[in-house]
This record gives sequence, C-alpha cells and structure tokens, in this order.
Amino acid sequence: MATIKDVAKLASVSVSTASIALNGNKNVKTETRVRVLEAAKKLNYRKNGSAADLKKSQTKTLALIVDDLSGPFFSELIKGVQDVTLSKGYDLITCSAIGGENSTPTRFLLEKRTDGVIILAHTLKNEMILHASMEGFPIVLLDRQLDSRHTIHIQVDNEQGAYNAVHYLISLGHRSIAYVSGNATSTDNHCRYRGFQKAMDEFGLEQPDKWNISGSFTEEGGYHTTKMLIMQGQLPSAIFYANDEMAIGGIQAFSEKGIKVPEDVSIIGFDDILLSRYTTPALTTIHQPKYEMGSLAAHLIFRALSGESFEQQLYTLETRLVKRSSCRQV
Amino acid sequence: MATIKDVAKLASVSVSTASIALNGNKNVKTETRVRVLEAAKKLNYRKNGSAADLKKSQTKTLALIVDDLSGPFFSELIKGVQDVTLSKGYDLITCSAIGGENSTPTRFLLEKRTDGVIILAHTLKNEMILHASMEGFPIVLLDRQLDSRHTIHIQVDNEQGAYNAVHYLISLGHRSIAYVSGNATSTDNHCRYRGFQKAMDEFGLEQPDKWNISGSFTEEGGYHTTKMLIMQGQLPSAIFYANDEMAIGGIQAFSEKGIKVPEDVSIIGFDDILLSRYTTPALTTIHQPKYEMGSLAAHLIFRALSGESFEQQLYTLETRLVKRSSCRQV
DNA sequence: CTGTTAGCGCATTCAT
DNA sequence: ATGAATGCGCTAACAG
Repeated sequence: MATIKDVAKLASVSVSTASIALNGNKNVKTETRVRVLEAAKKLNYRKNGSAADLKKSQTKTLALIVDDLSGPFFSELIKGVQDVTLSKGYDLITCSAIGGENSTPTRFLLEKRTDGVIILAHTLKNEMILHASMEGFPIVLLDRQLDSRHTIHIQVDNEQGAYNAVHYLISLGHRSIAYVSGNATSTDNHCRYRGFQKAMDEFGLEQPDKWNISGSFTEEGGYHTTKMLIMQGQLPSAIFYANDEMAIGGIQAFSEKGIKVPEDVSIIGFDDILLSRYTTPALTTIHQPKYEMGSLAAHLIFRALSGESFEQQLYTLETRLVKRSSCRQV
Repeated sequence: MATIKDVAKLASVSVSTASIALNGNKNVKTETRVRVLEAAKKLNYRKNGSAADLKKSQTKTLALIVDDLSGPFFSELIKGVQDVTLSKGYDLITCSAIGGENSTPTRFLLEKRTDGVIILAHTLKNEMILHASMEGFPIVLLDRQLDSRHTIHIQVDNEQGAYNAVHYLISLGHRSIAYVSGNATSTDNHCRYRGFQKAMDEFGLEQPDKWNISGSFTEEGGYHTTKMLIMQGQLPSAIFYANDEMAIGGIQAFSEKGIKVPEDVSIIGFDDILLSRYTTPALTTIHQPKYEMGSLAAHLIFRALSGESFEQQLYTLETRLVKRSSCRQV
C-alpha cells in the first residue's frame, strides 16, 4: 500500500511538499503539484485517515448513537441532526448501541474518534456515559438525565404530554382509562405515567391495577399486552399507550378480535411517528418534535465545541396533541 | 489530555506494560495491572483510537453508506448487515451520502478508516467508487453494476419482478396499465420498466405515452405524478408504480380526488416496505428481500476479507409477489 | 513478567 | 517554494 512517502519519492519531492500539494494548499508551484498528483494517481495512493487524525487535534466528525437504526424515531431525528451537522461542514456517522458492552459505541465515546456525540440509546449504561464525559468533549443526551457537568440534556415534556393526552380522553367523556406502559426502566415511560396519573387524580378517576399493564416499547409489546387486556374480560373505554408503536400493535390485536377502534375502545399514542398517519384508524397521538430535537442537539454540540460553557444543561421541548381518528366522544 | 505515557509514568511501569495491561492481555501481574488501571482512572485516560488503528493493519469496522438514513429501505437492510457484522465481532458504522462530493463517504471509501464498505447510494459517483476500489478492500454495491474486478454486486431481479407484477395485473383482467416510473437515471427503474414492457408485449398490450409518467422515487413524487395522471382525464384500469413510496403517494392523490382504490383503479408497487401493510387499502407489491440483501452483502465482505477471490461477482436475488388489497379483478 | 526500541503515516514547524 | 526533522499516541517485536 502506497504511502505519502512513496508518492514523494516518485514525484522527486520531499514528503512535506507532497503533503502540501495533496491537501490543496496554495504554497506549491502548479508544476510540482501536478507532478505529485500524477504520482499519487500512478501509485493508487490513499491517504490514511487515522494517521491524519492523529496529527490534527480534531476529527470534524460527530457521532449519533442510537439503539435502533431501524426505528421510526431515529428516522426523523436523524434529519435534524444531519442538516445542522452538514451545514457546519462536519461529518456525521451513526451507529447502533445494540451488541452489548464493548460494542461500537465505545469507539466513539471513549476513543476520541469524533469531536462530540449525541445519544439516544437506553441500552448504553449511565456508567459508560459518565466515564466518557469530560471537558471539551460534548455529549448530548436525548433519553436520560445524568448528574454530570459535562453532559447536555434534551427532553420532551413527557409528563405534560401524557397529561394532555389523558385530559383529551376525559374531555371526550371517557372515565375508565387504561395505561399500557413501555419499558419500566425508561425515564420517558416513568414521566408519561406521572402525567397520566396527574390527569386521572385531577378528575378523581381511579385506575384499577388490571388496567395498568406493561410491555416493551414495540409493536409486538403493544400487541401482547393488548391481548392480555382483552383476555381479562372487561375493557376500559379508552387506552393510553406509552408510545405509537405499542398503540399500533394494540390496534392489530383489537382488529383480530373483532373489537372496533374507536367504536368499542378509544386509543391514543405518544410520539406521532410517521406510521400513525397510515393506520386504520389513523392514530390520535402526542407529537414529539423529533426533527427539532435532532437539530437542537447538533446545535448544542457545536456551541459547546466553540468553547461556550453552559449555564443551562437541560432543554425541554413541548409536545402537541394530534387529533386523528382513533378516539371517539362517548 | 492524558496519554498512555502519563499512565505508565504514574503507575511506574513502561509504556508497553501499560499498553498490555490496558488491553486486557494476560501477560501482566495482577498487581501491576491494577496499578495501571488505577493510574488510568486517576488521570481520566482515554485511548486514542486513531493511533491504535494506525499501528494495527485493520480497523475491524465496516461502513454502510446510504443515501437516505430515514428511508424505509435502509431500515430493513440495516438489520441484515448488522446481524452478520456483529456476529463477526466487527463494528458497523453508517453514514449518508447526501452532502455533495467531498462528504462523509470519502472518509470511508478513500481513507482506510474501515476494512470494507457496503453501498446503497445513487448519489455516489461511479468515478469515486472506482477510485476507491482495489485489491484487499472489499466493496459491495447494492444499487449498480460497475466494471471493476474489485467490486462485488448484489441485485434483485427487477426485471422479473416487474414482469410478475404486470403479469398479475393482466391475469386479473386489466388491459390498460400505466407505468409510473422513478428516477430516470436509476438502474433499478430501468430494469423494472423493461420487465413491464416485456409483459405488455407478451400480451400484445399497448401503453400510450400519456400513461408513462416519471417522477422521483418518493411519496411526493408518486403523489404529483398521480395528480398529473388524473388531470389527463382518462384513467388506466391499473397502475404499476416503480416503488411503494410512489404508490403510497398515489393512493393519497386518488383518495383526495375521491377515486377509489381498487374499485376505480388497481395499484401495485415494488419493494414491500413496512408501510405497505398499513395503507388503506393495503398495498399489493413485489417483495424485495431486503434483510437478505443486507446479510448477504456483509457475508461477502467477510469472505473477501478472508482472502477468498470471487469467481462470481454478481449475485441476483429473487422477488416475490405479495397480494394485498390494492388490486381487483375486472 | 516487564522494559527498550522502533516505527505506523502524516502534518508541521523551521530552515533554506 | 521546498526540504529536513520532529512527534502525534499507540502497539509489537525483541530482550532481558
């Protein structure tokens, strides 16, 4: 494999001159530059990026770490991140946190391969993130709060969003409302349940234990928990699912049992993923500003990178109720 | 920023011993390892990944380059790639090709930052890929064929798939069939059109020019071309959309005009993206084995990496007709 | 088991 | 405008 040394030799110049010529710097005679470029082409020369990074202080690269690269949430988030990153002339690389402890994310969190990291990955341990956090290496957390001076946090107002959802259900006349929760360990889930409770309490509504079921944040999770709900015999008049994917799984389960949404049971989700528009019925849900989360995250990274120190370490974005067709007036 | 040197000094060992200890190698007394680890923690030491890569010959990393990280096709492809990559103990990083010439992909194609690359990105120029291709650096192309000994190609049998789609339409009694094409420059599009033509020819069917409209491979593209189709006054009895996203845009356009699918017009797509299951009506389409493409691509990279030389450079995967509810018998 | 030595490939002073 | 020399941080022989 040809190195810059070989190129220099073939072009009869010094390594430094070759480097200058190769990197498009002005300070070379056109003639020599041409000679170097030709030599490079002849030798099929490729710069070694790692070596270059080693010399320079920065990589001009950001990493986005997520649990599920296939997920609907990621699909929208990435656009916001990408737009900002690109506009700053930085590169963006993405990887999944799936794969256990010493997996790919380690490389970006712990090995100085990027100038900053954005994280939306429950499976990453707090411990690892804390270990990675340090002055001058901005980390933006989208899925949790951490007690560290060196991480920046963006969250959506989950509690208020859930409150609004339940409030809407109640305003529609619903009195028996179930909560189908996602991952019990998730902060998001926790906050949403708080909002749910708050609205219920406010209106003096009780929620029997049997109507508080938990699964995972997936379509399958929603499907199975809904089946369980159905098997219990008596149905609530409305269900709040901790996210849209679960709600969609729920719709599927109901449809299979011949239970009609929203005629027999009203359903509301959380997130407003792309799919929600397409289900039958279209899903009423709480919109999360995913694009904005992404672009804000990237912006904050760049602000931190430019040496700005943050008084504020927590940014809260508002949600919005999106009324579609899965809830009915009773 | 602390380096391994500082750690070594603080632990009173040589740099090499520190390196060995840090990397979990067996050949150190537990006592010294502990000392090194403690020193590292105290100094908040982070390994510099670039420096490590520079020393080692390989990066143990694969890159997947795609145009659209938000796209439905990517979402399914990635799983296949990821599963295989992980099982081999490699890391996988993903980036978008959007962003013009000297953008992120360059780093992975031209700068030896990964051991191999999988590409599904029309916007990447042939020229750049050719430039990157070389012995010992496997590149798998999912979206085009290239005349290079150093690239491996996977394609789906687009022509046969399109033929099957149209054949199905014809078997349902349709005689006037329109083709809504995607990106004109795309090989996929080209092959699908050939399959379309072949089936039409075989049954002696004519396709008026006005029923051959082209847009882009997006929902919006399908929406607009369908609007145009509608404005032309007379509708075909069936439409073959070059991909599902366009078909979904088409359904939307029809729905807005009060034209019923499939009562008034039958629709078939191509790809079988996740969404197709959820549209109203559910979309009949040609399934592409996206997961299999991904895992095959990764497999081939590893085979190439293990020094295997390929007699075969083109792998063709079969499609499958998925009947749902968007086509009716006439 | 541990230390010494020698680069990996490149960008960058500082001379000339 | 060009060249010589230096070292980025790390790993891997090779000695001891």
